[in-house]
Formats: sequence, C-alpha cells, structure tokens
Amino acid sequence: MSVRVRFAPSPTGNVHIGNIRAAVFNWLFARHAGGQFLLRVEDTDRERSTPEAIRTLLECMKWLDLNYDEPAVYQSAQTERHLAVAADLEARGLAYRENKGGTGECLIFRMPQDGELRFNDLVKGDMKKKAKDTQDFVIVRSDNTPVFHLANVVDDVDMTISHVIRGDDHVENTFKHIELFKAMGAEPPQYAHLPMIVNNMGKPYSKRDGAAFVGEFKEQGYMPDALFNFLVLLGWAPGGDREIMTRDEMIEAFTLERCKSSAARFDTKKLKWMNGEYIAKQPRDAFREEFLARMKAAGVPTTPLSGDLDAVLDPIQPRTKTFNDIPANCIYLFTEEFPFDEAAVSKRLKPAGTATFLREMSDAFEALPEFTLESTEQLVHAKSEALGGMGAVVHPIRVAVSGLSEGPGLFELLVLVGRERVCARCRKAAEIAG
RNA sequence: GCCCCCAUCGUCUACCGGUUAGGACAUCAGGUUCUCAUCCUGGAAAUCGGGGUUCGAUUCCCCGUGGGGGUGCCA
Repeated sequence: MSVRVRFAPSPTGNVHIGNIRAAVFNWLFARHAGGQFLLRVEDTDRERSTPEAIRTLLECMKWLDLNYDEPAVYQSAQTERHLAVAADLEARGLAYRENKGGTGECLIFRMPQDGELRFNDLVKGDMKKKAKDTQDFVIVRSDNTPVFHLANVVDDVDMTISHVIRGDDHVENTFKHIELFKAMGAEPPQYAHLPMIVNNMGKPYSKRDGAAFVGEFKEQGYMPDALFNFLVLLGWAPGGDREIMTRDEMIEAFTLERCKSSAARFDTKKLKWMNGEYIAKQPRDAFREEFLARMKAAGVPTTPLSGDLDAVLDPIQPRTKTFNDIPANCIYLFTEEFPFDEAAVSKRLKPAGTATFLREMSDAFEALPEFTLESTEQLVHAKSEALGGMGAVVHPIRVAVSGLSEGPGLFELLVLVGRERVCARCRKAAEIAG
C-alpha cells in the first residue's frame, strides 16, 4: 500500500507550534517513504474558519516549505458526504438517535461492549482498551452537522490515508475512529501519536509561554529552516550526534521508530542558538533581503552612512541571532539618530576623564594621515600604553561611536563609520560624559 | 472518580543487557581577540523510588511516586 498522510488543521487564524510539528513529521514521513503528503483544511467551524484564517494557514505551510502533493481538501465541502455516511450507519443499525441533553435528537455511534479494542501505534506501541471502558459518541449533532470524529474518518477514508500521524491528545479518539473505519467497511490506517510539546512547567505549550504560533516565530526573526530543524528534534533524533541537518538529511534519516513517546519541552534558548547558526550560514543575498525588510519596518534608513551595504553586513550577519534584533544592533551605521545604551554610557563614558580622553582621540583621529584599519589600530595601541590597557581606550570609543558596548571589531567599526563622523561622535559623547 | 500513556544531566536527546552513561543548548573556568559573537581547552551536571528476572540492568517485568492525556451535541 502506498504511503499517503495528511495534515488536517482547523484554520483558526493561528497555527500552533505543536500542530505544525505534526505537519513536519507527516511531511518528513511522506518524503522518506516517497509517498504523498496532503493538506486537509478542517473548516467546519463557520465562525472561526474565515478566508483570512485559511490564508494564514496556507502562508505558514509555504513559509516552512511544507509542500503538499494534491490540492488542499476543504472539509466544509464534504458535509453531504459525511451525512450520507451517517445515514447509512443509522440505516444499518450501527448508530441510533437520541435526545441527549435535551437539545434535540442527535445521531450516536454504537461502540462495542464486549472484548478488547487494540491497535498498534507506530510510536507508542501496542495500545489496548477494554470495550466496556469506551462509550458511544455523537457523530451528527441535533442541528444536523457532522461531528469531528465522523468527518475526520470519512475524509481519511475518501483520501485513502495510509498513516495518521497526529498529536498525543488523539490517542483515546483512535479507538473510536477505528470502529468507525470498520463500520464503513474500510481498513483503518496505521496510527502514530506524537508526544506533546510542553512548557517549563510541563504543561501544554501555549501563548502564555512565549511565541506559540508559527507566525510569531516569523515575526520575531526566526528562519523557517531553523524552526523546522529545531522542531524535528523535539521527540525525534536521528541517532548519532547529528543535530543541524539539511532537509535531505532529515528525510533520509526520518522514521517513526525513532520517535520518542514522552513530552518534550520547548527550549527557546536552543532555538535561538540554532537560528544564529542558520543565519550565519545563510547566503548573503537572502540575509540582505531580510536585513532590509527589518530596517524598513523599524523605520531606519537602509543606506549606510559610508561604504557599501555588504561591507556593513559582513560583521553583522555572523552576530545576528534573530532578525528582529538587527535594527538595534546596527542603527548607528545608518543614521546619526541612534540611541545610547544606558548601561554602556554609565560604565564607559561617565568615569572621570573620559570627556577629555574622547576629545583627545577626536583630535588624534583628525591628525591621522590616513584613516584605515591599520592606522587607527596603531593609534589606539599607542594610546593604550599610556592609559594602561586596550580596554580603557577601546570601550569608551566604542560606546561613543556606536552607543553600544558590543559589536564589530573597533577598527572595523571606525572605518565603517568614517573619520568625520567618528570625530564628531567622540566630541558629542564627550559632552554626554560631562 | 474511571481509562490510557510517559519517566536519562536544568533542557533536547544517544544507548535498543556488559559504556569511565555520549552529544547539543544553557551554565561555569581558562585561552585567542579591542568588546560582543565566533573559535579552542577544560569543569560541574542525569539513569524517579522499591521490588523482581539475569552472571550482569539505564535497558526486560511488577508495584509505587510524579507528570501528561482522555473522559463534550470542541477539535
């Protein structure tokens, strides 16, 4: 039987990180097996399933490059089919009507009462449950709309899904779903239930724990490949010591047998580290594009005060952890209107004598026959001997010129800013220093 | 309450009966460097508890404890 899997989210306007992880695993599984990965939009909730919400979902898929092999299926278009199956089930006595809860008659599917129900979960292993511990369940509401269980199974049958890979929270549902498959005379798919992604408290990861939706990671400046790679490592490991991998390597190595069945905590620190690794290795063109977008969004000019853009990007790219910290980290290279970091000012500019020192430096820079990496370094070295250490010279200059206590190498920075501006900034900082 | 599942450093994980229990993030201490980032070296850091099975258990089984999930005319 050929491998056909699906990602079946309901479009709510946001795609939860745990949900997209399921999509990632489905995608990897399909690609590894050379099968099909399909998208089914479970848009039966008319309230929340707006065109906007669907667009957001599709954008997330695209952003993470989770390409699907057939046109997306919209569940809302299958309602007639769901109800037809329900009617058939009722006609065959497999479901019955009852006014449960007094809101009108609904259709209830009959679960077996004797024996044991079981299935082999590809991640969790042999799963079993006594039939008496299960309950009949509603498949069509009193307002004649199909319930999730029915719609989900009917669609899986129609789409000839071979493997259902989904979150842990569906384990119990599986016993119901399998009975539904059997009632429809269909072979149940293979199941694989993925562990949940939890927060520091071990609770399901939610908005309260930080970025919880794919869109938020995008906004915060994470690269899709980095997020993808990080997500893959939550509940799965390729074996050996590999962590940062290309998609092809992941596809090659991915198997459900290597999936864990215990919950995984979402560690933002590691994601951030990984993102930095991906950004550093990113082609310059892609980085430049993202850089420009972030600067524009922050309202910062995108033409360097001097030199060409790539000369500025050289020292910036390897230092960038997330795209959204770009503007603050290099604004001083693009405008004179840059802020001074308070802590840096009090530590490096406030000490007595700094004002005088900066004015001297300004004069000294002015007097240099040429303003280069070598000449500035030579000058600073000379000064440092008189002042007891490079640090005493380098730090105040750095803060004066960039407003920050960290960044590219000082001489690189000086040349990037240019002599004229360096001198002006030193004098201006001298005033701040008092 | 009842049902189901899970359990290795702080975190993500490797190990599929015999290892000084490995790696990564984070962290700490050095080194390189003008800062930061990078890079290099080193440190601290784990098998939830109790029973079995076995010559030998992190690994297999049982119980306990802890955590999670389910128990909707939500999905």
